[in-house]
Amino acid sequence: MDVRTLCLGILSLGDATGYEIKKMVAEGSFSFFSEASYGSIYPALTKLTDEGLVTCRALVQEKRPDKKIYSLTPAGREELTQLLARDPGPDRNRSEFLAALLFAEAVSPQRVQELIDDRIDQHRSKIAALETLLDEDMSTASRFVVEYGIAVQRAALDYLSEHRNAFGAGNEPAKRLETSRQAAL
Amino acid sequence: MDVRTLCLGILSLGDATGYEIKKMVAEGSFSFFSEASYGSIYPALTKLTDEGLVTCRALVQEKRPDKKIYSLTPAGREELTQLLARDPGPDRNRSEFLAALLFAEAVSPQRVQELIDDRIDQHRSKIAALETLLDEDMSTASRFVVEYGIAVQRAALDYLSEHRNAFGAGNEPAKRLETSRQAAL
DNA sequence: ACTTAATATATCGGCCTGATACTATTGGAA
DNA sequence: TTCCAATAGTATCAGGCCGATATATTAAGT
Repeated sequence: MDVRTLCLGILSLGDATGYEIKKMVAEGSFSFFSEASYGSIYPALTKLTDEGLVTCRALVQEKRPDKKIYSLTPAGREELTQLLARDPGPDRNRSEFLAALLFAEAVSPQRVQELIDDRIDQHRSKIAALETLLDEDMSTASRFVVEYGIAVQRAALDYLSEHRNAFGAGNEPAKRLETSRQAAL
Repeated sequence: MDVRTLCLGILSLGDATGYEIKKMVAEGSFSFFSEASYGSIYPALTKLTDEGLVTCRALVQEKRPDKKIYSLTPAGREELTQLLARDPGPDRNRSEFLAALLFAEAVSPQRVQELIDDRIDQHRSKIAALETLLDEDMSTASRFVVEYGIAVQRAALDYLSEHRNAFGAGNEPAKRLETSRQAAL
């Protein structure tokens, strides 16, 4: 999904600024399955405005930089409907971590062990962040997506926990395990 | 991970052509967590050759187009070790499917149901393909990565199977998003 | 007092995807 | 048997996108 469609979709849920859109894809329910940089969001919003699919109103603020609040137009909503009518492409999972493991012949067993334990911590943090989102009142769709994300993250976490010794590394887990337990709290 | 590093890593497992590298990331053990197009692979191999990190020997074939078989040099292996010494970045999951669900206000419930059921089928296919890979004699690292992929795919499949009726009722109309609520969306 | 984080918009080099071009063989369907 | 799709190969290019960077003010932490 290109950034253009992503912006259209987010604006279909309510008005927002470019900065807010970036925050939503980086930290909100979108963070599990989507990404977009300022370098693509701002040009996309400008182009969508030119095309009449969104409107922009400036909001002057005194103690903060001025905002540009974007709103979806009826034409934009129609365009979004057209775009979503097409079959979604396959999910894409990219992982430098798994790649590093596959090329682990060039990496020491100690380093591999460290990599896995770090990743376990990261999954715990991500799950905790997603569960925090669940506490709040949210739509059916948002809940579905966040719970999906938690389920997938937990599967990865469980697999790593159960196979962290698969690479035959020596066991010096004391320090790293403490770190892991801390993140779980 | 950029395509340059990916090529270096794959070549560290054995000599290969650009075409073979593409096949590995599209269908092999790499297919779960990595992707690369010809448009990035061929230029990367050319550049790596110029840098002395790989060598290239042409193989003339009679009944097939000529091949260019690339091999990692000692300098290339050293470069790969350096690149893998750095902490791997976070995993990135992109899903047009989940995005479409989040923007499902503009989509009929029937269509949502169809989307979910299609996705269930796709996960089943992907799991079957990964399990086929497992039949073959493979390294510890490859087995680890493929089993990881199966575990994650299965978690997604199970979640979708158990929640395929979650989108029964209609959705709420859109308004201006409250700033304090945006993180939840 | 000092420095980091947050708020906010914007640009740019360079990497990467998806489409396309070109050629030749093999296997299966009609 | 004839024809089409898939397989085997290398290669380029427009356009999309990321990551870094610039700019400027305020709040908060040390």
